[in-house]
Amino acid sequence: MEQLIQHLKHFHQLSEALQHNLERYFTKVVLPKNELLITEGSVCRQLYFLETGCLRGFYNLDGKEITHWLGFENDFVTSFHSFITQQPAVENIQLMEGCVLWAISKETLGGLFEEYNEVERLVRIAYEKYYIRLEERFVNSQFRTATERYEHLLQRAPHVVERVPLGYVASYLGISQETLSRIRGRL
Amino acid sequence: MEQLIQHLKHFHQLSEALQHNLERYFTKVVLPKNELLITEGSVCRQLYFLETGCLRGFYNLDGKEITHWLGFENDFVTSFHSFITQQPAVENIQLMEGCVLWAISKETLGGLFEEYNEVERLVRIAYEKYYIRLEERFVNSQFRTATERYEHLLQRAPHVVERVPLGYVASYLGISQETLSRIRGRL
DNA sequence: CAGATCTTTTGACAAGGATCAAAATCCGTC
DNA sequence: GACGGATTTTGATCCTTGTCAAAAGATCTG
Repeated sequence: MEQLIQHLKHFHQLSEALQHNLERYFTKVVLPKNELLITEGSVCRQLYFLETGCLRGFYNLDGKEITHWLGFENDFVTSFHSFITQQPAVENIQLMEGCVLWAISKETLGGLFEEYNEVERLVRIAYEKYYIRLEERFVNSQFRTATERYEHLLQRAPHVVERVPLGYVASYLGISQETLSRIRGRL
Repeated sequence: MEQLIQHLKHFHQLSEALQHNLERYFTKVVLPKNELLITEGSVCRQLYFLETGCLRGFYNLDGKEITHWLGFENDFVTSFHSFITQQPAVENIQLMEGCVLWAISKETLGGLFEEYNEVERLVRIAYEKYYIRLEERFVNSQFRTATERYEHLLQRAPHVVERVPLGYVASYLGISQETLSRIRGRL
């Protein structure tokens, strides 16, 4: 919980009141490796904060699993599309390690928006940062070669390669596992 | 101005007060075709609403212009990275037609956040929608073939192909102009 | 430690798309 | 209507990456 509070403060300061009440709103969730946090077809009603562990988002395309997202400590986790629109998720989120998460429901979060307008601001700022991050990833994915993307990942987030199976990393980078293996061999 | 108000109402209702004062905060900008709204290296201090016309965002990569974004009526326009962080933009935004825009500065917008907390909410909701949209585009770009991406564009936004030169559309889809021309010939 | 299973590497081949070059169209302007 | 420039198409070739298949390494479990 302390870790979540510290992380939220990176976005915006928290009032004393909110800080002290925060544990009422979040629920601790501990799950083992391989568990599915979110499954395709179900509506995602919770937003999670990942305290420890790592996980991946994937969906099925023509019978293949596409890993489109990887999450680590201090990431917010949800199927954003489903959480925001309350339509069924098109993706699954699976734990790659045992994880400790803190969950808050959409309703509770909505209540916080009403009660503390610093939360509205905090979330707005969080979206700004997440948006920029996604934009950068998009540009890299579309306009860089496979080798460049892997080198960029190594440079920006070397822990990913150490903690995530090669096949998932390859899919995340939008290349086949074999190609990634060959790129690694060459470097 | 009426169009901007209507568009904002799609995200969240506006108080009477805000609605009536809105023109004080936005400045009308009319620019001719080919003009650069934002240039690489300069800090972007304005957010624009595009009332009529269309434009493109592009940046230089190894001497080539990469068009990574296209904007049309009712889009918000800025270099988000630069506007949010107030660092120099890495991209240019150029008008593909004569345009009517409404500009608001970062400072003025910040003032609105303080004065009307419905604005904070509205912007938060706008980010949610923009985030989902970008996510979808990202997934399509990384995991679909060139032909699929073009068909998807034709289906979702046929006006793009009619108003935007082929070379820009190709770049936007992440393929070469020649390949796009061949795809069109085949369909 | 052996067997089973999962993950990574290697090899051969095919396909999609890029690049370079040239021809064909389209368009605005004098 | 003719010229010049921009835009789009077509052709030939090459390169990167995907796919399929198999081997080699890891890892887990009893």
